[in-house]
Amino acid sequence: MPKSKQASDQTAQKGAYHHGDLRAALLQAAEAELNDKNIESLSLRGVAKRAGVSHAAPAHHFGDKSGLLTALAIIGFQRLTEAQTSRSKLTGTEDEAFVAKGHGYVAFATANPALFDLMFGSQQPDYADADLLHAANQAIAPLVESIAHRASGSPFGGGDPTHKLVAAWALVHGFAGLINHGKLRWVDDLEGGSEALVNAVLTNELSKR
Amino acid sequence: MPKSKQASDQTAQKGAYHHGDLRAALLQAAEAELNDKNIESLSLRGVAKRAGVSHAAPAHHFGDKSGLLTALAIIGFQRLTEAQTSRSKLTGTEDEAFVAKGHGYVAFATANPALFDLMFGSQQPDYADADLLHAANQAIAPLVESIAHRASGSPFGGGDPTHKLVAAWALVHGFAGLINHGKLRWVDDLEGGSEALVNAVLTNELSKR
DNA sequence: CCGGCTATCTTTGCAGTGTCAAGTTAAATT
DNA sequence: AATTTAACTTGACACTGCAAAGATAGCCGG
Repeated sequence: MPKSKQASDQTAQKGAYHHGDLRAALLQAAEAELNDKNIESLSLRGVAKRAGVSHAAPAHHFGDKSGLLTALAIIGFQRLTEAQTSRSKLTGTEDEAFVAKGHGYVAFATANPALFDLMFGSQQPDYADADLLHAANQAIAPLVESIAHRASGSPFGGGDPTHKLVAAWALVHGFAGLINHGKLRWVDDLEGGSEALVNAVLTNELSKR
Repeated sequence: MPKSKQASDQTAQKGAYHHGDLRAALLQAAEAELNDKNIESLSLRGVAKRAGVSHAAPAHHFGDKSGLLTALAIIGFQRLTEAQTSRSKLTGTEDEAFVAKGHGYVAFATANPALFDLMFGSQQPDYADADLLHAANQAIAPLVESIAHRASGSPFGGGDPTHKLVAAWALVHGFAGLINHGKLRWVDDLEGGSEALVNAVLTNELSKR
């Protein structure tokens, strides 16, 4: 019983031979599998089974497991970029935009813990891949831009921009990682507290009270 | 050719039957294997081979792979604790001790990247294990203590101690993670810069210039 | 000192994994 | 319509973690 093949052009996807668009379907299945399980127990054969194809089908589109995870990580970085910029656009001042990007970063990470782990905690994707490097670089561009635009007196403004960037990045990144790996379970009202915390840190109000 | 069995009491280790102290030897082999490879490609059979025993030998001491990694993670957390306290003891003021703990945290993480990943980025250890939970809690005790002792006007002093703790922890943790996973390779003089960066952030000087 | 006892370790077997090689199907091309 | 070629399947191999059963050797009560 062959699959219907109506899907060749529904979203202008590239390959649409036997399956419809197996490449996209595999990526979707991989992400679903990632959410059900986690990075460490995700199997290529499980992804293939979920997509309804044979265990060797992914090889043709991605080469090997690393190839699939590289492609998935690229998508993840694109979404991380989007998560920051979309939030910052809703704001008014530069300060608000900066903080909004931080919130966007944390929100993406906690909403997609397994994908975030793949992007930042796994050595399985191929980080020599040019597309992946580009996507990863783009994902910190929003923070870079905000820091470049900050006035020299404001928090995270002035001084060495690299230092400021790394400090802000490390903060939201570490915060997200600690949450995702259960190290902050003892914190009361983590959801609400995280909002306040990121605000406080990125506006540098920790020492002001 | 049986192994010599002189080792039964050299460090008051527990089991010393056929091997000498296989439990400790396996943990040592596991850490070595972890440094050669990484968390994701570490195999129980490889650890056993490295220790010179059959592939099923670890099961008797640790139950399964998760058990071995749990034991190894406990050791890691103990060393992380030590890395912070030993550094802070060399300092004078409370402020210096606080910053020294932060440096100790980052130094441990970057000196033992694979072990650090096991402790904070893997779901293979059993975090329901009471000993592991205890060891993990101890590892943040140094920061907790410093924050509790800080004067209300100084950086990371006053206000909600939980917020301060999480902020400081997230910062050093995120910084270490970004370094270990190669996200800061573009930063010039990362070694020297990290010293200055952690200093700047933990003393809250980011907005002062 | 010796026969059982038990903890320690080995051997064997099984299901699952990633990857390669060869085969099969069906769309595209001429 | 025949041929080429991309897309997928099947089968095999080495490796993995794990369970069960067997072998080894230190211990202990007679």
